[in-house]
Order: sequence, then C-alpha cells, then structure tokens
Amino acid sequence: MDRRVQRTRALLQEALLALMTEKGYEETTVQDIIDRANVGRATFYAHFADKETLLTSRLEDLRNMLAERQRQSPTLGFSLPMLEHAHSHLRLYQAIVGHERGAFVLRRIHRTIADLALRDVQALGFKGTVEERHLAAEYMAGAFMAVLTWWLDHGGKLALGEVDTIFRRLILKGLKELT
Amino acid sequence: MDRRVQRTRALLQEALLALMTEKGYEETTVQDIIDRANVGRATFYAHFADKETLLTSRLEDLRNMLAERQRQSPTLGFSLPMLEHAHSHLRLYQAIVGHERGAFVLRRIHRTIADLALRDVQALGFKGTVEERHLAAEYMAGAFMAVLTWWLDHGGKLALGEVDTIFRRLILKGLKELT
Amino acid sequence: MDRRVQRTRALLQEALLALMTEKGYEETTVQDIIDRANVGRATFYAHFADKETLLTSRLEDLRNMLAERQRQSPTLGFSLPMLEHAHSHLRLYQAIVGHERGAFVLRRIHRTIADLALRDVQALGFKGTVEERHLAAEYMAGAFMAVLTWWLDHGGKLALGEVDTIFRRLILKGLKELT
Amino acid sequence: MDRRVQRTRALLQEALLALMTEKGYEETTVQDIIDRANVGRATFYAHFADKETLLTSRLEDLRNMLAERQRQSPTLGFSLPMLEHAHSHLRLYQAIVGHERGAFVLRRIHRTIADLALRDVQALGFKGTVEERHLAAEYMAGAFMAVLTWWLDHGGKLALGEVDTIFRRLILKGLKELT
DNA sequence: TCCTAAGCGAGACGGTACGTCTTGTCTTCCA
DNA sequence: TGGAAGACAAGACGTACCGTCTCGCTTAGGA
Repeated sequence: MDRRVQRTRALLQEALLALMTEKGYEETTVQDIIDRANVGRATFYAHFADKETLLTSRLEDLRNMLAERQRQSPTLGFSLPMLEHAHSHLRLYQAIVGHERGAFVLRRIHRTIADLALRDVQALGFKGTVEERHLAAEYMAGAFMAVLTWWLDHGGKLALGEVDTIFRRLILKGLKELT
Repeated sequence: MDRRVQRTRALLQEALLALMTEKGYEETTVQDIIDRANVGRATFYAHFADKETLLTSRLEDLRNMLAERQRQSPTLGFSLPMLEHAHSHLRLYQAIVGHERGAFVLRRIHRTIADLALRDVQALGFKGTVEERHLAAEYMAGAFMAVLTWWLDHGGKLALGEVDTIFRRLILKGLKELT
Repeated sequence: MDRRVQRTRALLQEALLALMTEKGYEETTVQDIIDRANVGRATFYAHFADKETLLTSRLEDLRNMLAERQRQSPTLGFSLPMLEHAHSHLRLYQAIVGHERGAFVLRRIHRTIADLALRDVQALGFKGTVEERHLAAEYMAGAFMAVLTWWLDHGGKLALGEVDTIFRRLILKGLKELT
Repeated sequence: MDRRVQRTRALLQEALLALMTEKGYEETTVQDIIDRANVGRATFYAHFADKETLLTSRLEDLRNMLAERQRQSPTLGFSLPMLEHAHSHLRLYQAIVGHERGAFVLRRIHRTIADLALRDVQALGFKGTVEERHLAAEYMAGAFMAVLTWWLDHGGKLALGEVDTIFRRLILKGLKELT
C-alpha cells in the first residue's frame, strides 16, 4: 500500500489523540482533526467513515497489544499491560475519564477488556453455563474499569504494581477481607 | 410555585423517557421532545438548560428513591431497588444499554450507585484510608453496573432475586468460588 | 372610564417614545416597553394590539395637531407646525431618521402630511384630474419629508423659519432658480 | 472564484426577489429563501450576513446600472432608467410600495437616487454651499420617490415618458404652473 | 362604608425565526 | 492524478420575541 496512506492515517490518529487530551473526545470536531493533521476534509473521509471509526482504529492497536501480552501471562493478563498503557499515555487517559461525555470511549475499552477476560475465564476452566461465563467476564471488566478509572482520577500516583495487586485481590477474594 | 410549571416539567421528563426508549438518548433531539410534550421551544429552555439537564432532573429522582430505600436496608441496599427500578422500566433501560452512545447515561447511574456504595462502606466500618474506601465504592459500583448491564442485555429474564444474589456473592467473595 | 386606564396608556406611549429615542423603533421590543412602563404584559395587549398600534396612537395626536394648525393658515400650513414639532422633540426625530429601519415611521408621517397636502391642493383650486391632485399631494409630502429629514440629519441647526422658507421656494418654484 | 459560488448567490438573490414579490420583504423569512433556492441554511449565512445584506447585494446592482446610465445622459439621468427598471419588475416594485413595512427598501433606493442626484447637482453648477447642494439632492430624491411610488400605486398605467416628463416639470418649475 | 367587578403585575406558555455549528458529500484546482 | 481547500445540503442547537393565557392582588365606584 502507498506509503503516503500510512502517513495520512497516522497523522489523523495522532491529531485525534492530541485533541482528545486537550478537549475530550466528544468536544473534538472533524474540522479540528483535519486542521491539526493538515489534511483535506475529503481525505479524512477517504480513510475513515467518521470520527468514531478513527477512534476505533486506534483502539484496535490497543486491543492487539493487550491480546499479545495476555498470551504471555494468562491469568488476568490484561491488567498489568492495560495499566502500563494508561500510565504511558496518562494525560490522554485522564482526559478520557475526566470528560463525562467520554464515557463512550471507556465503554469501548470495557468491551476490549471483557473479551480478553472471557478468554481468561475459558482458560481457567470456570464451572457454570456459557451465560455465567459471560457474566463473569463482564463483572471482571466492570470491576477493572472501576479500579482503572479511580486510579486515573487520583493522578495515577499509586504504583502500577500496587494497583494491579489491589485489583487481583478484589476480583478474586471480593470485599470481605476489607471489613 | 405555579401548578403549570410542575405539569410542564413532568411532560418534558416523560417525553424524554419515552423517546429514549424508542430511539435512544443521543438520537433524541430537543425538537422531538417538545413535539412529544406539546410544549414550546422557549418553554423547554426556560425549565432546562439543555437535554442533558432534563435527563439529570430525572436521575435525581432515581437517586432520591435509591437513597431512601437504602436507608431501610443498609448492606448493598442499592442493589435490589435499582434492579427493581430497571425491571419496571425494562424497555427504557434496555434502550440505554443498547445504544453505544448512551454510555453517558450509565456513567451517571454509576455515579449515583458509587455515592450510595460509599455510605455502605462507611457504615460497615471498612478498614483502610479514605482513598481505599472510595476505591472500594467505585469497585462496587463498577461491578454492579456490569451485572446490571449484563442482565439487561439478556432481556432481564433471570429473576430479580437471583441477580441480586449473584451480585452479592461476586462482590463479597470474588470470583474464586466459581473456579 | 377608569382613571387608571388613561394613566396606563400614557405610561406606555411615553415609554415607547423614550425607547425610540434611545434605540430606535424596530430595536425596541414589547418587553422593553412594559419594563420601562412598569406594566404587565397582558396589560399592554389589553390596550394596544401590538407595538405598531401603540405608535399609531401617538401619531394620531400629531395628525390632529397638524390638522388643527393647518385650518388656521392654509397654504402649506403643515410645514411650520411639523417643523416645530420635530424641533421640540429633536432627539426623538433624529433617532427616527437615524435608524435605517425606522423608515417605517417616516412613511407614516409621510401619509399624514400627504393627507394634509391634499386638502391644500383642493383648497388652492388646482387644475387637472383627481389623480393629478393626488400626485401633487404625494410630491409635496415627499419633498417636505426630504427637507425635514435633511434638516434633522444636520442637527436641526438651521432656523425653523429658514427651513420653512426653503421648502416653500423649492416646492413652488422648483430647482430652477438655484442654477 | 468558484463557479458554484456565483450560482448560489444568484439563486439566493432570485429567491429573495420572487418571495418579496409574493409576500413582501419583512414577511419573507430566511427559511423561505433557502427553501426556494434549494440551498442549505449554513450556505446562506456563508454568503450573506443576513436577509438585509442579501437585499443590499441586489440594490448594489441597481445602483451600478443607474450610475452607468446616468453617465450617458446627465441631467436627471437617473429618472428614466429607474422608471424603466421599476416597470420591467413591476410586480416586485408594487409589492415593495404596497407593504408598509417595506418602507425600508424604498429608503435604500432613495439613498441611491440621492447620491446620483448629487452628481447631477455638481455637474449642473448649482450655486450655494455644499450643504445646500446636499439639500437639493435630497429634495430631488424625495420628490422622485414620491412620483415613483404614486406611479406604482396606480398600477404603472401612465406611460414611462409621461411620468418622466411630469417629474422633470415638477422638480424644475415647482407646483406653480399647476395652479 | 362595604364589596365586587375591573384593572393590573407578574410571568408561564406555544409558536416561530434567528444566526451558529457540525456532519458527510461533492467539486475545483493546483502541484 | 491525487489530495488540500473548501463549497454545499441537511438539520440541531440555544436565544429572542411575539401574542395569548392564567394567576392573585389592588382598587375603584355603585350599593
């Protein structure tokens, strides 16, 4: 494929991320993005159906990265890599959780995490029906997103490892031991 | 205050909920709402700053109801009432979880639940710092929302009591016993 | 009739004139008027069908005054009284000619003047058809309004009598003698 | 410039004129215009600040045409071309003089005529001060507009040349010879 | 002097036009 | 000949005003 095509797609993705960091996803317009990327309007739509598709293309990369990492360390293997990723793009992630209307993006990440969690569930040989497995995966994703969001809301100050540990304890043993 | 004011506000709230059920929150325009409510455009803006504020006014009612119910049965007291509420407005809640862009509404409910969960945490005498209590509350809310969403996505077929039980078990004992 | 009715009507008329002076006729809203007059909205509409009717009620007074004065000195009898009136409400008249959108008000005054001019024409025993008389009256009114407007635009600095004289000369002898 | 731009501007101008003919200037809304012109709302505002600016753009054309024609026949050279123009757009001009609120448009034409009249005045070597020349020009414009309006109000039945003659006689010799 | 209909202020309301904004499609023109 | 520039149709937004409509309070002016 044309080398320029890669370049244009990258420019657009970077512009979106930069703008999301500055003003949030919903608040960013297509015009903002193409101005930032120095790209024509038609060019944008030649590459992506809309703003959402552009975002998806980036989340795809995240998904692939997480899937790869999980293959290496299976149990709750998404947790640490995801936390690392969030930490290395801290401002961006904080902008996402900071803007009420960005819930949409979190929901997408939730979906990615839930998919990975489901593989975990399968791999660990859970008992119960298919539905119960899905419920477990959703529960894991919901709980993880809550921990991640809390962490980001508090400036990502707590160490990565600690957060990972807290999450694992909560998810595996529940709240009981905190009482 | 003027009796008409109460009436108009109620008409608008009902119109929004009906339209959210039919086509989702984001897809509903202010024009749709005022047409449905048989209300003038200026009247809408005299009562609510925008569509979001109108939604908030309704969630406020939900919050109050839940807070009241929780006062009566403290431990995870938000769970059953919330499930009941969702069940009695099943179509509405399904529309909310069904539309990707409605994540925003779920986030609002999450916030309400997290606030109530925090009271639980305080009441139960959790150990740990203030921050750890907030984390626990967020975790509870995230986990509950995941269960609620899963339930709604599966048509609300499982009995209310069972879902409540599953949530309590997961949140208190974690996933361990499922393996 | 109730004494209050007279008072309210007067308050509204004065408010309109004051506001016209400040911001022009078109720019003045009914809300402005009733705020200035300390009157309820319904009260306004109880007395006048709309802003225009309120204006008309005032122009009626002008018309009566001019008609009365003309009866006393018939030939072009409207000229001097009209100039006097404009001079004694200079700021108001300047606001009228100053706002492009106020042309509407000038048109109304033109109509009043033309009616009076027509009486002049009849009285002076003009030759020609009915239509020609109407044309002459319109011509007189148009010419007078032009002179009046010019005078107001130049601050009403020229003496009343001089303007009246200029108008009479122009209207009676035309531009010829100026060349 | 883009060929489309010319087209859109022309569509909008034509739509305005057609609608003014049908229902008057004030009564025509921007929505009417863009519906008639088959143009998007934003497009309208991209070309013209508002309805008034659109009107102005058309009057500009009239002004240019009159100026051109006057250059060819200097003394009261605006008269015949203006009458011709009015006659060739009779319905439009009748709508303008017919709607009270359209006085605004007549005022604009008055301004154009007065400017041209001033050139006449300069060219003819009038005696008197600068101010007196301006007064003469305003007087000519006011008188002409009165004759034009009267003519239009009577269906434009009188022949063009006759109206021009009447105007010239009135303006040059005044009303005297009518008595 | 009372009391009762009217006048009134306050302002909610349905309706309608405004000028702004963003989206996704489309055309033009330059490098 | 591919892409930047940007015109365009569509349509939602929040604001402004209009003329109608309740509300209660007050205040004449006839009993």
